[in-house]
Amino acid sequence: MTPVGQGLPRTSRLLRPADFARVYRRRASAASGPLVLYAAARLDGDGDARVGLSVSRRIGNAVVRNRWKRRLREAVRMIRPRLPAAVDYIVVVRGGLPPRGAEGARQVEATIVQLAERVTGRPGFADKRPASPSPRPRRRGAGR
RNA sequence: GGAGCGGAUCGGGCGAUCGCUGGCCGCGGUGACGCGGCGGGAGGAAAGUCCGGGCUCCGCAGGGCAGGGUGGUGGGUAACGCCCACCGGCCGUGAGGUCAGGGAAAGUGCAGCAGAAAGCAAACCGCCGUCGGGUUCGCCCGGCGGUAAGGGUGAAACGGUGAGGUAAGAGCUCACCAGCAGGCCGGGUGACCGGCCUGGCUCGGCAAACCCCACCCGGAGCAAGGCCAAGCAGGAAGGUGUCCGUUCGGCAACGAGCGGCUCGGGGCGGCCCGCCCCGGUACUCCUUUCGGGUAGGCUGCUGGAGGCCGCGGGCAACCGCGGUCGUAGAGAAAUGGUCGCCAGCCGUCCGGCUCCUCGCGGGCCGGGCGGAGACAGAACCCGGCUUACAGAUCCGCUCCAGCU
RNA sequence: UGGGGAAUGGUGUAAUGGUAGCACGACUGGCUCUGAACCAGUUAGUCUAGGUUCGAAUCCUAGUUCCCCAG
Repeated sequence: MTPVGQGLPRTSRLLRPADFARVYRRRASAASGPLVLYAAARLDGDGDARVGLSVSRRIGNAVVRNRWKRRLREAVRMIRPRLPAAVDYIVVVRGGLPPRGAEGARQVEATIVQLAERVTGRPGFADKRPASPSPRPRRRGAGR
């Protein structure tokens, strides 16, 4: 039967562009198969793990993209207590169709947990600064 | 029984459990919010964004030109490029299907190659006449003229058959047929149909080529638009009458109001007309260009040309009246995950029945095993069109064969 | 979500409705002791499906793919 997990309220998810930009700028990622996982420590330093999803239009039509997001939300709902806390994650889909059935669901869950442990276990991950402080792109025009 | 045509409907069902979302009620909390309960939560195409409308803003939405669209007729509709009925052409034995289906005797233009000639007609071969020369007396060569019956080319060559006629021929003449133009009569709201008479004998194709004619169209789009919060330096550069009349205030300089003329800037989708706004000298208002900031929240946001049933009108599309139902509102974007049972589909195997053109053929029923479960996800809302789609059901009709 | 644009050999690009060219590339041969350069030849295309037309890359309709813009 279904293992009892917990809910996935919106407060435990990354929804705003600013949050996404912060995690991407940390440039800490790991990849396996169709998934890429980005991670960055939360600014307040405590609280649960939060997760954002990114499924681009290149993956497929709206039905395929929705299938991926539902599969990923369900996986995150099940495994969120097992993820390192006080960290924001982003799961990016690289391509392909989502694995189907209970077998596929367990596969996705295992992949996410494994990637999260790999990223957060690296030395120096706890630093708040971006790993390689690349200069922000200049917006100003060439001259006045 | 076989082959086929047209139309309509559905597009899995039930249950358990864990979640997401917004509505109502209750409790807690200053509040953001949290907890509990109840009842909701994707489609026939939600898709493509090809048309048409509603709605919102562009201060108002006027005329002409330009531009775009539509194109048999009559209806339906809020409107349409949609739908219905009818007319005409083409296809099919038929049920039916299909057509951007106005104008080529308003004008301009196009037709490669082939062919003598591609649109005012025209003579390459051929046929005929005549003149001159030659001759093996069959005829041959050359000049001039007549001729569209025959040849071959092409998508297309100025009507078809027969008779008369002629040197040879030809609508040159005649009869019938096809086609064109004009007139009259009858039917139909009309497209058009039927008939009669006359004419000249023929006057081609392409307008999804320019164009002409008739009708229609202002532009953008819910990221429209409105409100709040936060933030950015009350940013930089440029722009235009020192007009006239009059009233009031003032000693005056001058200031304010009204009217007129003209000028400048800007706006009304492009241009013109026309209209409107601002400007009378200004660091402050207006306006143009450049630059800077924001990426948060609320609203618009779901009840509408709405669905179903009945009655009436209409061939129909559709319309009217009455009753009844309550039916998604997310916001990086919910409507899902797992499991069980049933129904249906495909493949294969087994058993039974049945039809024969007897072939491990087709159909029906039952069972075992395995597999698949389509196309596709609301984003302001409707009416259409187009495209995609596993499978299932129903209705009407046609042709062929057999039996009664 | 809304709006706009494009598609021609492997690549970049031409073509008043009348045989689809050009350059680079690839392949083959020649020249050379070998290679490059050079010379000759070959390969291969109008995004797809219908329609208009005697004839369509071009005109019309529907679809596919890609690109750009917008609070």
